[in-house]
Amino acid sequence: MTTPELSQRIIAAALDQFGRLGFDAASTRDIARASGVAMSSITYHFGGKQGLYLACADQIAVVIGAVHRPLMDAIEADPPRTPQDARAGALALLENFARFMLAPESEIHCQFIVREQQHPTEAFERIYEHMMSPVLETATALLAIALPHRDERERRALVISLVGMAIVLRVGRACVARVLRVDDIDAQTADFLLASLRRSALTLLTED
Amino acid sequence: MTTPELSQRIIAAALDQFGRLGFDAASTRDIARASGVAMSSITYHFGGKQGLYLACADQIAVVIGAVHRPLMDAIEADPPRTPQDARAGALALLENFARFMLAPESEIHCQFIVREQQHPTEAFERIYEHMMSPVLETATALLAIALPHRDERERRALVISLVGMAIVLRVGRACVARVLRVDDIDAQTADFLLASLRRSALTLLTED
DNA sequence: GTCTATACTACGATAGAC
DNA sequence: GTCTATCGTAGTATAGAC
Repeated sequence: MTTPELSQRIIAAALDQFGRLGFDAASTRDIARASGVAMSSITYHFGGKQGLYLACADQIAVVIGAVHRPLMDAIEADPPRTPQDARAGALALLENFARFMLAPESEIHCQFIVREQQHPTEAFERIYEHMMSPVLETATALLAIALPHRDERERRALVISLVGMAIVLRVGRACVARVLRVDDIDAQTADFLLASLRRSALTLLTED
Repeated sequence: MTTPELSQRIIAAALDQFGRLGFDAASTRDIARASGVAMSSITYHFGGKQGLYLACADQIAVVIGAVHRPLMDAIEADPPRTPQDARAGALALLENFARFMLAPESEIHCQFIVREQQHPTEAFERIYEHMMSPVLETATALLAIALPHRDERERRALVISLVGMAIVLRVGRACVARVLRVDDIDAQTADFLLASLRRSALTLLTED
C-alpha cells in the first residue's frame, strides 16, 4: 500500500459514525467528508459501505485486543499455579477491562459491539474470534485454577457475571451516574467504582 | 380518542424500528407501512418523527414498569424488616429483571435504552424517571436493610454490579451463548444462568 | 489512486381531497 | 382522521477525467 494512512483515516471516521449511528444510519458521505476524501475513495479502498464496516470490525478487534495484550502476555509467560495467583490474574484482567469500559474511547467500540451482539453478522464473528475468545478463554482457565472444586459450567457462568459487572459501567453509564448521585463519572468516581468492583469480584472468586 | 388502537399500532411498529435501527436509521415510511397507515398519520398523531420517538420511550417505561410492578407492590405492601427478608426481596427483584433480559421481548427495549444511555435525551429522562428510578431506589433501600453495616455509597455501587450481572445476559447475548458453548439460549440454559446468577448475588448480599 | 459529476432511490414533511 | 401526491434533501454506487 502506498498510502496506508489514508485507509486508516477513513476507518477512524467510519468507526465513529458506525459506532454512534449503526450501519444503516451512518452515511458514507459524512464519513468521506470527515476524513477529507472523496466518497468514491471508499469504494476504491473497501469496495463499498459493507466492506468499510468489516474493516471497522477488524480495527475494533485490534484496538481492544491491544488493551488486553500486556496482561495476557504476562499471564501466558508465567502461568499461575496457585488459586491465589489465578485469582489475582483474573482480578487484574477484570480491572483492566473495567477501566477501559470507563474510558471515553470505549464508547463507540461498545456501541458497535452491542449492536452486533443482538444479531451477529460477519463483523461480530471477526471481533469474537480475534479478540473476545482469547480473553474469555484465558479468564475461564484462570477460574479453573482459582475455583478447582466448582463445575466448569458454573465457572463459565461466573465469567459472564464478572464481565457484566464491568460492562454495565459502559452500557448503563447514565444510570451509574444517577444511582451514585453524580453529574458525570469523573476520575475519582471511576476509582471508587473500580475499587468496589474489585471487592465484589474478590468475594465471588473466593471459594466458600 | 376515537381510535386509540391505531396510535398503539403505530407505536408498536415504531418501537421495533427505533429499537433495531436507532432514531436516524429508522424510517417513518417503513413504520407507516408496517402499521398499515399513511405516513401523514404519524404527523397527525405524534407531530412528526421526534414526537413518535418520545411516545416510544413512554411505552418502554410502561411495559418494563409492568414487569416489575407486582414485585414492587408486594415489597411496598409488606416492607421487609430483617436482613434475610430484604435479601430475599432484592434477589427476587434481580431474578425477575434477569428473566426479562433473557426474554425475546427485551431485545428492542434494551437496544433503545442502551443507545439513550450513551447520550441521554428527553427520551431517557422519561424512561429513567418513570421506570428505572423507582426500581433502583427500591433495590437500594432493600440493600440498606440487608447490608446495614456497609457504606451507602458501597451499597449503591453493589446495586450497579448486580444490575450488570443481569444486563449482560441481554447486551452480551452472543458472547453468553459462545462462552457456555451452546447454539442459542434455550429455556434450560436460561434456567441454569438464572440459578448461577442467584448464587452469585446471594454471595454478594451476605454480610461477611 | 483520487477526484468531479451524475444516476437512481429513499428520506421527512406538508398540502389538500374526502 | 385518513388518504394521495408532491417538494426538497440526502443516501449509495458508478462512470470517467486526470
